[in-house]
Amino acid sequence: MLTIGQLARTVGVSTKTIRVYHDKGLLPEPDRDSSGYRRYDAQAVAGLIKIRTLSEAGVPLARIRELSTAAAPVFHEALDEIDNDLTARIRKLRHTQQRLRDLAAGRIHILPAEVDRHLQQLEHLGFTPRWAAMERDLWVVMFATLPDTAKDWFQDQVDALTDPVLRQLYLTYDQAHDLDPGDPALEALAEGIVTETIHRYGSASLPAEANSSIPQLLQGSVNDSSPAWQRLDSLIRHRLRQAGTEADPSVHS
Amino acid sequence: MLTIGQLARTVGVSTKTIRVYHDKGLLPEPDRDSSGYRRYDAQAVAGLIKIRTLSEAGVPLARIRELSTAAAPVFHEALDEIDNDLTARIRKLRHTQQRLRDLAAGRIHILPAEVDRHLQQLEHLGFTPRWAAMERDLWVVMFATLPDTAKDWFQDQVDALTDPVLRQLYLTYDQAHDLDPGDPALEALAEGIVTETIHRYGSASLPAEANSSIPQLLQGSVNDSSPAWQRLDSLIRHRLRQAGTEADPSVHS
DNA sequence: CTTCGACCTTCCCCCTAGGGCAAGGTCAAG
DNA sequence: CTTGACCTTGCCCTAGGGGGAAGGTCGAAG
Repeated sequence: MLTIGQLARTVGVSTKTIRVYHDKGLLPEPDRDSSGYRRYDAQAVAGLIKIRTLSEAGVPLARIRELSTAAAPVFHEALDEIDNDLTARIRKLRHTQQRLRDLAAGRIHILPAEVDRHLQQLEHLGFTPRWAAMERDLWVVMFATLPDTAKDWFQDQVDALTDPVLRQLYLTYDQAHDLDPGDPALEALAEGIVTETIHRYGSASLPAEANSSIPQLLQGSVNDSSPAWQRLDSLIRHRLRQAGTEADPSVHS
Repeated sequence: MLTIGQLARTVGVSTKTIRVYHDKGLLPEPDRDSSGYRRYDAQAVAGLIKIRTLSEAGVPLARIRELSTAAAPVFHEALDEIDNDLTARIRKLRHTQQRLRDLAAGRIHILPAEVDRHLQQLEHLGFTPRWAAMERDLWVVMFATLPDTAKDWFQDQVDALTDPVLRQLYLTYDQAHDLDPGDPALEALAEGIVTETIHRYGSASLPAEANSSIPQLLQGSVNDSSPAWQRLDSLIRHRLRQAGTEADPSVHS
């Protein structure tokens, strides 16, 4: 009858694979001939093809062993399940393929679509690409850490940019990146930002940015890119603290 | 910024996976905070999503690392290749699904289609299911070991069954399965078979079945199922040997 | 101030489905 | 009689993580 190699060739697997199936109890060990070689009959061919078909469908070998001793109705129920699973896997692969093409075209969306649109708008409004990139990183981290809060803040930010005065302040902030840290224009800008901030959010409830730790870390990395921005941040914090203690003497440190 | 768990949740992987990507040099190790925790920035989110997209497309991690340092044209060429690979995998999965359904419906073809058709014909011609099953096993092993020879023999077998005399002999052979091994009908049958065999194949060139080892083994397992068949086989061999030595005295044993 | 649950760190072993190789026995052909 | 193609068992190796141990850290609540 068939040697292991002949069986392997007719079914299209390696001899190793067949031995593994023996070890795991999927395919019964056949009788040996006088020199200890395994000898297979037609049943083995049919059995191996069945095992292979299931295995190629992604069924774990342990499961195939279970199924090999299962009654017909159980077996057919399992086949249905495997079929559905296969359909799901095909759909997922197609989805992955679409994602891959998005990646190739640079169309992968880390951020909600409206945030991406907003970031594109920024350059139209006169902001530098550097500013847009910085905002992008900022929103990525925001949406990653506090998705709900991020959504609110984002809406507020979009809203703020519709105000010409605020928009001009942001634009000036952007431009200040390359100024000398000692430039007096920074003090005027800080003054303007503090005034508008208090006007917009009230003096008692300082914007959450000043309290939560995430934005502070973000601000830190933003500052790292420019000494002028670092000084600007420091000036703004100083003035906001002053405004805070004037309005509410209970606030210390 | 982001801890490993936050990064993992936003991208949809496990923290373990991220550490593996660090170990394999896919994603650079980020800076640590004061307590030794990894802290990730927005770049890391984008990088991880890219890695994940490729990984889900089935690209090995080692390949992803190569690609991460590849120039844009090389990278896009690779993406094309991966896309094609994905298309091929989807096609293969669909094929596997079809095979699975064939398995569920008992429609798996171990043998060439015309052999299966022939086996179905057998029952129409009056052969028992047991005979058909035996023939099936026989052809499975034949086609597995010597595909070309098997094809010729099979054509010869189909041809033989169109002869009413031969067909009747085979039918009688089938029916003899449950006879007593001492039944005189067996001797008559053996006589008829030998006569027809010599008539068909000539006495000098005995059918190859008598020489090659595979068919002998098959005949052995066929005999195991019935003492009457075993005796019949023995009678036929004896008479063929006689006929052989009469026609050609050089043939011994 | 402690304590609790949810994080984080490194280290090490486990899994699947086999591949590869070694060291040795067997077989058929020239 | 050798040669090349088989076969045998046994052991280690792989990718892509999962699970858990042993220990450090964090924020909030009592």
